[in-house]
Amino acid sequence: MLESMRQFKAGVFQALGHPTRVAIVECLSRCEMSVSGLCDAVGIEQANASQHLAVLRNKYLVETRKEGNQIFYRLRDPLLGEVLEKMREFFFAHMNEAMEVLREEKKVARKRPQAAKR
Amino acid sequence: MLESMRQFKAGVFQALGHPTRVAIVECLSRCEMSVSGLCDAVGIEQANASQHLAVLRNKYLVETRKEGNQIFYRLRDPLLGEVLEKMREFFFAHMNEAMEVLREEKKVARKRPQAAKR
DNA sequence: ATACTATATTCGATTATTAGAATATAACAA
DNA sequence: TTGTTATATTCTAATAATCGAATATAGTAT
Repeated sequence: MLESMRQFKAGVFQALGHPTRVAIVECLSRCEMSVSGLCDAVGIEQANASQHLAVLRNKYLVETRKEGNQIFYRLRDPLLGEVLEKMREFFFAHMNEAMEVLREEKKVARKRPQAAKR
Repeated sequence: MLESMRQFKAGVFQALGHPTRVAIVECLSRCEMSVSGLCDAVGIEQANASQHLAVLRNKYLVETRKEGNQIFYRLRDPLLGEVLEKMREFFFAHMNEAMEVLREEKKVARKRPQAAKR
């Protein structure tokens, strides 16, 4: 049971563990949006959006509503927005290290130029 | 800047996105612990613990203190415990889907028997 | 019926993460 | 010194996640 709970939590965190999905969840925490709306807002391709949305759907983090031939997404539970909000607090509390982390990651990325496209 | 923040958040979520690391963070949210203490508590090998701790260290989620030849880990900021706490609320609010997610994942795992060792 | 638009899925190549084994380092004890 | 304990790092093989391209599906319009 404890182990199941950890698996569940880890699954949710992992679903949130990608910048594109963070962006999507942040958009949706403001209001519901169609897939094409999300593509525009986040600046990604349709197929890619669909894949990321599938990840969020599989963890039941988002719900959908069909209207005509569009599909509107929304957060399943505002609690998820609150988790993001906590993370924002955390970010500001640790601004300096946060920047350090990002600088480190860029430095590593430079050392592997074949991975630079990401 | 917005993008940096998302990368930072995603990085933190990703660091939390593994059941072993969730277990470690939960232990540490109660009290500081040595590596061997964590190994016992979580039930993992030393080398594996060290790797997971390195992930948490790289995101500045934990701090260390040396005492003799032991190293004690603690959470960098109780805010992190609060993030986990929000996730616990989320878990209980969605118990049913949570169970569904886990059942689904087990089902998928059964279909790929070569991955059964995990 | 065909055509068009919105979204989802599948496939292939690449990259990242993982566990475990072996090795390295550092503190301490005899 | 040698040995022992605690922790970290490196390496390898396996697994998983990612992107982009191509394809599929479903709704709507003509």
